[in-house]
Amino acid sequence: MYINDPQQRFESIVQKLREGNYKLTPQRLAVARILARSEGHPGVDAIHDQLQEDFPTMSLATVYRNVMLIKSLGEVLEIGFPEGGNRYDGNKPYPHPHVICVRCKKIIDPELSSLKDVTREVMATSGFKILTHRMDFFGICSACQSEDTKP
Amino acid sequence: MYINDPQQRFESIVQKLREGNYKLTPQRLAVARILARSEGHPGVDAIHDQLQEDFPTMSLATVYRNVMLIKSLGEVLEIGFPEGGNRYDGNKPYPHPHVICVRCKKIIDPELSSLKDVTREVMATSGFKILTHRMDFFGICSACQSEDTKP
DNA sequence: TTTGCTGCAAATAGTTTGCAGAGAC
DNA sequence: GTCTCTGCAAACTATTTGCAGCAAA
Repeated sequence: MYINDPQQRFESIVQKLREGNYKLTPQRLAVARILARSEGHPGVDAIHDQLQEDFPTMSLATVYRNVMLIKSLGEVLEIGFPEGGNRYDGNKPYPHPHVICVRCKKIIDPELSSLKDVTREVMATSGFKILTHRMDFFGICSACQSEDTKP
Repeated sequence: MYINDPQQRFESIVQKLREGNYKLTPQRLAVARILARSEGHPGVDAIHDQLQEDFPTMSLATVYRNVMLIKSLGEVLEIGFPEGGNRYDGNKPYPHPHVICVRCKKIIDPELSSLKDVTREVMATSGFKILTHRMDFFGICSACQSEDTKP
């Protein structure tokens, strides 16, 4: 559940952009800032919504382009769903487990001490060179569970 | 890596269809038969292709509708990818880990003895009522690795 | 000044839906 | 005979792309 320092993450993204000779436009920096925090693991729509106040004319295409760019720099983790509507985590841009509420769509990052063992076992038994993984648990969060008990 | 008996799986799907008072059309049964085997964890396209010989006029829409129907009966597991193009497993329709080659798209089902511990730990620490999960490892299979060493 | 970026609108890909006729039961 | 299912084509949704003007360096 540890959260990385958003300011630090933001600077790390900016540095990667500089290294790649990408221009630091206000829109790009704004997307980077939101990804660095990644509050609630936002999707493209959510990012676009958050930017409407500061950049009323900003287009969805620009959000897509910048999220993809920053993803290509390895600075954001994409969380995909079969139903579509990917969500992103630029605060912890490395593979890690998620617990997702299917009711309210909340996503939390649990700390799992037993995780290392699984990864190690996959490496050892599959013969694959493992590059990345995803480990997502779907269920009902405690808040939504208590909703159910109300009339 | 255990594989369930396709014939048995097929009958199980048919029974669920009967229980739901769904009609047993030839197209529906053909989709069920392919899902029961689920050789290579096929996507909708692959299923449609396999059916072209026996049902040349069969539409993609019908494949989608029947896969979704059988999924709603809990008889097929959907494996989703951010890039789109979900794939299905009606042979082992319960959550289980996958190891996926990003090069040749092959999917294998490893046996992981350490898996139970993780699930248990998530249940215990998150406060969620866990309904399902996915655990997919992405990498390069041994065959594709040896491709790389050739000139 | 140069080159890459943005906004807009159109294109694309995967999936879903409305409808009329066909077919399971 | 009834009611669901199928095939077709159109609709939809999320995402990507072409292009002309704009702006970072």
